[in-house]
Amino acid sequence: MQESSELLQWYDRNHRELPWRTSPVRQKSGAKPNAYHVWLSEVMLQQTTVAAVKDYFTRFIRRWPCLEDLANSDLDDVLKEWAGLGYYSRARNLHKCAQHVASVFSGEFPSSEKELLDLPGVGPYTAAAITAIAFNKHAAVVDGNVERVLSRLAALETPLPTLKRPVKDLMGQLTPKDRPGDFAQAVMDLGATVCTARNPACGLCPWMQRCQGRLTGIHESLPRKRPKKAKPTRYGAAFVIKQKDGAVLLRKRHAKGLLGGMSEVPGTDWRVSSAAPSCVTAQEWVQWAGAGDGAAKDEALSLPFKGLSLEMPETMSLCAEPVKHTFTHFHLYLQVFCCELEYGLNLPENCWWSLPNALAGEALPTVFKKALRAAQCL
DNA sequence: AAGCCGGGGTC
DNA sequence: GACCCAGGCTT
Repeated sequence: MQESSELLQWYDRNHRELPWRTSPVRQKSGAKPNAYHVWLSEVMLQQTTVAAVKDYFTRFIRRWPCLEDLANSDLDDVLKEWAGLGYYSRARNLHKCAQHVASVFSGEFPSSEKELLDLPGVGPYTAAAITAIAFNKHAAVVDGNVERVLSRLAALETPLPTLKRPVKDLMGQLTPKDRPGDFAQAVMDLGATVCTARNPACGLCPWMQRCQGRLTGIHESLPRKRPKKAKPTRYGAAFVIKQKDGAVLLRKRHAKGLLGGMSEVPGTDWRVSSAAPSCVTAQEWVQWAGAGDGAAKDEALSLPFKGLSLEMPETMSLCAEPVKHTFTHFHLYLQVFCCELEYGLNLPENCWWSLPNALAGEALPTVFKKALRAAQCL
């Protein structure tokens, strides 16, 4: 196939050295990709850019050099290393997958797309990527970059998500038997650096001459997609409770759902509202947030400190501006309060004191790091 | 098929 | 500051 060799030549000329890649040159002299590295990088790269992943990948490999090391690790340590990377269910599935491969497959990843698809956290994209990149077997690798590049190349005007099927078919036809892994990475690199969503650098594209989208002038509007829903705004309060030694009270979140299994500072629920509530004191925030759903009303006053023998301290005071943070499907305004507390509080199982030098290493999602910065603890 | 899951980049 | 990006799991 003419077009695949054109792109592979471009890839060889523009190859990016990345910590998880085995370059075409090294493969030619017999080096085999490391399936553990390929799998880890592909999971990290789900919905995440190369720039954001690089340092996380290096730290993971340094700490857990092989799959068995990761399988034998504590989930809490994995969540700490993952903190800040987002989509935390990936970290939980990563740990589960490592244990599964270690026990069921003796630590060796299966090399068929079908078996890979059964692993936790491995979907159609990742299964195909591991098959092609780690094992050099034919597979149609389709991620967002591939959807964009191929929908433009063939001027496919079918909107997402229906577009997925024709793109998968086309990718299967274009992928060469010879270097399926390099070809998949070439298309994805092209999408990330040349055939970008906005202002594509068509002049640098090895496929410019045969790009049907560009020929007809519709390339920048591809791929077509459904209009997206507006995000609601939620409001809530977070409470930074400190001791004299600077230790901050942290709590472990529920294992599933939003920021599942991660750590947090205690706080109210985050309640949807069309306008900011006119709350001033911490007590007012607790009442307002607790009034959100009728069932929890009775518990409203104790909600932020559930399980703790603690009333809302008189000294709980506002710190600076509210923290703003945007999640996948809502905006959040988080009012941060702080206070200092005497020693001797009885803590339940899911709470602990984190000293200043330990705080940065906790499994804290970005929103709570912002809150701790607002309270000048980080 | 549609909703649930972060964080970073661009303009 | 508004908007864009987009893989796996769950329902």
